Amino acid sequence: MEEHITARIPARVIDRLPLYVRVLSQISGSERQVVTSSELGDRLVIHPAQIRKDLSYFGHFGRQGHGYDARELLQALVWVLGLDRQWRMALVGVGQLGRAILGYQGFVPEGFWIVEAFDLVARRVGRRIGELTVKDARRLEEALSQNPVDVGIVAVPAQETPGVIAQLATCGVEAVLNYSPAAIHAPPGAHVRSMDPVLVLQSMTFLT
Amino acid sequence: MEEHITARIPARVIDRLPLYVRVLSQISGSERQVVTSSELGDRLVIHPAQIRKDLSYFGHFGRQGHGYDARELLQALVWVLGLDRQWRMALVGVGQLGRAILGYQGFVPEGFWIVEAFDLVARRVGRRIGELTVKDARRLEEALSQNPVDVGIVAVPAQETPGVIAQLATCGVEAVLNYSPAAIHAPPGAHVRSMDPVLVLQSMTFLT
DNA sequence: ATCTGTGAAGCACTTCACAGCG
DNA sequence: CGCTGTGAAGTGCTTCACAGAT
Repeated sequence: MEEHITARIPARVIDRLPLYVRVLSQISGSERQVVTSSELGDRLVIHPAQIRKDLSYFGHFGRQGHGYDARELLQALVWVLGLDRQWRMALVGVGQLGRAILGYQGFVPEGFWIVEAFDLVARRVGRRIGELTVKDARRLEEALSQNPVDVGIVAVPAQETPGVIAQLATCGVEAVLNYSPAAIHAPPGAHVRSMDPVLVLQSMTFLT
Repeated sequence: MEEHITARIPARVIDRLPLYVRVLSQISGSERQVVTSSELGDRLVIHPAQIRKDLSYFGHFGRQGHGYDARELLQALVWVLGLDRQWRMALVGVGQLGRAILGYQGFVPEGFWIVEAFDLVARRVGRRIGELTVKDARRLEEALSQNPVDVGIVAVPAQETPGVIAQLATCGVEAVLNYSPAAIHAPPGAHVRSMDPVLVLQSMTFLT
């Protein structure tokens, strides 16, 4: 478990690590203790050499002629990705989409908690949704200085999105998950990743 | 507007075309008629040469020293991507996530219609949601032969996902949008694209 | 003068192939 | 003998740079 990650790590490598974490937790839940790059590759449809090279950026986790200890490798990757802690998130936009995000069951088991909810629409401010009370997005800065978060989730209309992301950046939120159909200029130092099902469908239609 | 798309087109190019469509429809809605690759590039944070090369795979849409006619280019790309028709979709899985997908307002304006809904859980079969009656996923093949679709949307638990995708493939559904947190072996000839917010969050945590 | 279209160069990611080690 | 770790080769995508058109 190297503290010094020396070389620049390709973005694609980082994107694959969570996949490795996912299959390793399945495997280490079972009795199987040792796993090879080929087995992982079969499960994920990734070339085994790719997996070995990806892992080599972070340390020497395997035993030659043997494979990887599933639990040990899992722990190492969890540590690398910072998944051994809770991540606090703020949702901006509690329209239909935002409420579905609030209700999504997949975040909490992975350590991602929505701890604040905001909206720009006056009618929605003050409403209780589950454990949260919706706050005025114009006071986002104030609220997040009291109760800081690591991640912003944006579910506002496209035209509002750049402003909301800028506001989040001002509050020191460096990671944003954007659900709105807006092209994004990520502010310097911030990471914005967008989830847009329509874009995905529109590119699949070409292939069909 | 070339009918013959000769060269193999990089997947990344296809993924960018919907972005071009989106900004072009914004632009051609306004009075601006001419647009340059630099203007498009500024809006999307894409290098202008990238845009020109992407477009060159499909034809000669620009005028040298001038730029592109926004409306003309939009039409061409809409035609290339097949967005000038309706796409019929079947949703499999009407749990909390599936119901949110059914309620999502973003599909219909872009020509994507959910025309069938299925579930594996007996308790949910027969329920009416909006215009649709949930059908038994075990009879998917039967229902889709009556009422064929172009796209499948999968929102079932991870363990069910491979089976559902295989079933859809049997019914001739070549494009699948998968919302479940499952690693997918796309059946030969089928295109599966996954939307998994947790994977995105987990890779952003490395950067933070 | 300006902006397109495109070979060629550059860069980044993937896969090969094999030395090294258990 | 089997599987890892990794330079080197291969592949594919992006950007440059400039001829060509208006």
